[in-house]
Amino acid sequence: MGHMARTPRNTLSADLIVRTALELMEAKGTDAFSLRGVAAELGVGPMALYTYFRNKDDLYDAVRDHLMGLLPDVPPEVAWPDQVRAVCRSLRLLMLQHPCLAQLLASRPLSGHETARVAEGLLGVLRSAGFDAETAARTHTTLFTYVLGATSWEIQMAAERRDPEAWRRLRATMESLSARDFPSVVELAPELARTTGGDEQFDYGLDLLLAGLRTPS
Amino acid sequence: MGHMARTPRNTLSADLIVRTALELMEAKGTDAFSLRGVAAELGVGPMALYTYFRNKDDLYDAVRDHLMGLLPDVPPEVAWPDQVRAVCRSLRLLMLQHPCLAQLLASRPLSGHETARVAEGLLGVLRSAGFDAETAARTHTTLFTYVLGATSWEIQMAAERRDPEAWRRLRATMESLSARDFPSVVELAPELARTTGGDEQFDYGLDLLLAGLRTPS
DNA sequence: CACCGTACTATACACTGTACGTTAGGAGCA
DNA sequence: TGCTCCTAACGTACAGTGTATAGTACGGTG
Repeated sequence: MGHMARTPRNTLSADLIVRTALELMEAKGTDAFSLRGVAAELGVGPMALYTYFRNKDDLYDAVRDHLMGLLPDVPPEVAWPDQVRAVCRSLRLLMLQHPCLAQLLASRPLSGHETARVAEGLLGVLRSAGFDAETAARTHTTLFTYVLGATSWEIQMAAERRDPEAWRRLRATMESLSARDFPSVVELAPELARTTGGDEQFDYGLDLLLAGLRTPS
Repeated sequence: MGHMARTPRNTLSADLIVRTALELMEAKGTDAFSLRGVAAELGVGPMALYTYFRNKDDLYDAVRDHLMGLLPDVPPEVAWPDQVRAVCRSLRLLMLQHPCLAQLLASRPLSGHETARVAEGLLGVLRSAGFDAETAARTHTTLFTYVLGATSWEIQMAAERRDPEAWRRLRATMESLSARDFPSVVELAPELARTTGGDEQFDYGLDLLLAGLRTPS
């Protein structure tokens, strides 16, 4: 072997690209993510990525499915409400650990095997618990959208608090509200700030949902 | 009047820009929206908008607050669970009517007087019903995030169904799942498709939440 | 009338996703 | 060994984005 080939081949792979994309999203924020950034990080031209992905959205889907693959399986040998709790909590934790997942779930349709695996887990729990097909489907959608909404909101508020400019503007808006026109908002401002996010807030809503579910048969 | 002034002044206003931006978002989709598009629609240079808004996000906030202003007040003289239902339903309907609102609520922090007005309505209902400060705040956040998550999902799935390419890919993914590995997903596919969105699905989750709420005192 | 602030324009920059056409490395076969 | 083909990666280019900066002309006020 005389000298290194200038353009080595087969150094890229879909998986390597996905992992690099994920790193960049978490390092620079989902918004600042770009295909050119990924390509540069890999020491490659922007168009090289198109060998593995049809477009940016296609890469987004792959990253989302990759993240969904990190979700643990449903714990067996536990009462079904606790199984439901475990699934919802681990999805929330994964979203908190990888904030980009919130945007990826909210802005793109579900697809991919890992995503289906997660749905399978929750649906299986509900079916085993004795819920009929329609109730299981409705409950699955309800739980999923609750986790999605609650955790997306939690992530956004946390980001808010980290940005001093945004935080200052929020406080300013708050203080511009007269106690006459907005008595409850003004009175409950400390509680609202305190109950934004956190395990207790998430579990509060989750338990509200579970309390409405009655074991069938 | 000799000839028309080439650059008439004071034809713009923050409100006019907001309404034009809203029109464009709904006509061409939230993603295709651009400041240059709004400026062109108004027959004005792109930089003219910066007289009224500090940047694109600032305009987004204004559009969001404008839309929130369309929400009706809480119906008085009704039992509080029905008041809660009314608030949640009208927020969902507004989001369905203006799909961009879903993205505006999910990607930007809350601010603005109209947004505060909506929070005031729901918080007031909960306080009047007798809930203590912390429970009212927690419940408010839970309800808001549920509506946000459920309706965002509903809107996205509806858009999905309208895009034939995306719809084909979803069906393909579905059919690639073996009934051995994904028994519940395969079995419940029709129910999942049928229960995605719609008034019944939304009310199902909302009633689940309300069922967990007990009237205090 | 002169002045000045402000509403708007013009130009420019850095950056995006990606369509198109080209090149070069490796594999299979004569 | 030499030829051919496939394809991974390249380079160039385009239309588009948000917005920083500097300039210009109008309207109201002295």
